[in-house]
Amino acid sequence: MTVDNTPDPTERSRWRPLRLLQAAMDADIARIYAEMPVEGLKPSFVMELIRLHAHGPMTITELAESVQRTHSAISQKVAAMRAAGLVRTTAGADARSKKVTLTAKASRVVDRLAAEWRATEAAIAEIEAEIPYPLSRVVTDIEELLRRKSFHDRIAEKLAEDVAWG
Amino acid sequence: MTVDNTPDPTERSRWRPLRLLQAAMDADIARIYAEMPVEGLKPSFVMELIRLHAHGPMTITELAESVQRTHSAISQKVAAMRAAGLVRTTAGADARSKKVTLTAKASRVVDRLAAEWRATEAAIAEIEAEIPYPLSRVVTDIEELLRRKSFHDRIAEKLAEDVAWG
DNA sequence: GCATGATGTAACAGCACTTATATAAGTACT
DNA sequence: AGTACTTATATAAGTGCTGTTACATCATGC
Repeated sequence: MTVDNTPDPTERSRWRPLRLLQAAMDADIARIYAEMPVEGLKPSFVMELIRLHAHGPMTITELAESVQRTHSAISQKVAAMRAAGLVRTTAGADARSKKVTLTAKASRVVDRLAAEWRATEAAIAEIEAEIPYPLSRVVTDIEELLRRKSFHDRIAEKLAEDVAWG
Repeated sequence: MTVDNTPDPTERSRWRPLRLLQAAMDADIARIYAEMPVEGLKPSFVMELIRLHAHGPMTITELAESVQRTHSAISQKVAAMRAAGLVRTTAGADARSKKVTLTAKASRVVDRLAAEWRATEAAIAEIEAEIPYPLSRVVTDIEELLRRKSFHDRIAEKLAEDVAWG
């Protein structure tokens, strides 16, 4: 028997606990950023703000490439961040492009945001050190297995066994 | 030094690989269901359909409790599933409530959906068996740590250290 | 003066909800 | 039977997020 045949396979799942853990941890991360008393700061802005701080002003296109999004998506996000008073766009050397720059308001908090990001990483590192086998190693272990045979193919294989024998 | 102080902490992350792995695996799961040639079947319907099959007809409220959603959300999902020809609603003993029942179309595929669900679980079980320390144990290990001190508090603590010493 | 590059923007799409209101049916009390 | 309440469901509208596609605008370099 390779598979369980209880009537409702959706009740117990090996997959959901990880989803729930991830969601709970994401919520805690979001809370950390939400606790910053900066009007208009959304958690989804944090990565871009830190990047702009670290790399200096970037154009829309550069920022889009940096975070792997289309220029359109970033143009819209920049517009939202501008509306929140977090960035300013100024003409670059080339008047076609615009440099996106942090405002004073954003500059005042971006160090703190970066510190929060590092603290989050440090908290994860701490957790990893306290368990017998770190999560990151499990992730790379699984990635290695899936490189050899994709998850999709593994499911399809199990399904074939189940249908054939069940 | 408890934290890294490189200028851009967002470039390397211990957290993102897990997110990406999870997203990739979710996409593969979705693909499995998407490959079923049933018009109108959405991956988000699968759990409800399997549950209805296993438990027999349920009212909107029962189904909502079963999947931990509001009755309104389920009412809308049931309407969508009905539009897709997957369920039928019939008056129950009490004319206020409606029993949600699988149609013949859904009945023809629900065994396969349950088999796919089990195959997914089996594929995860297989992966877990092939790595030195199973993911599910890492998850319970982390849950245990977080019960003792929440992730939020851990981040806040790291942050305090960083601000104090950095 | 025309192709190319950078950006802006409108419109739409999809998901997965919530909130508030509506409707109908049952139940309890008098 | 009438009134008031509760229960069950439906539905409209809105929220929040994250995007995509298609088109428009304007600058530049040749």
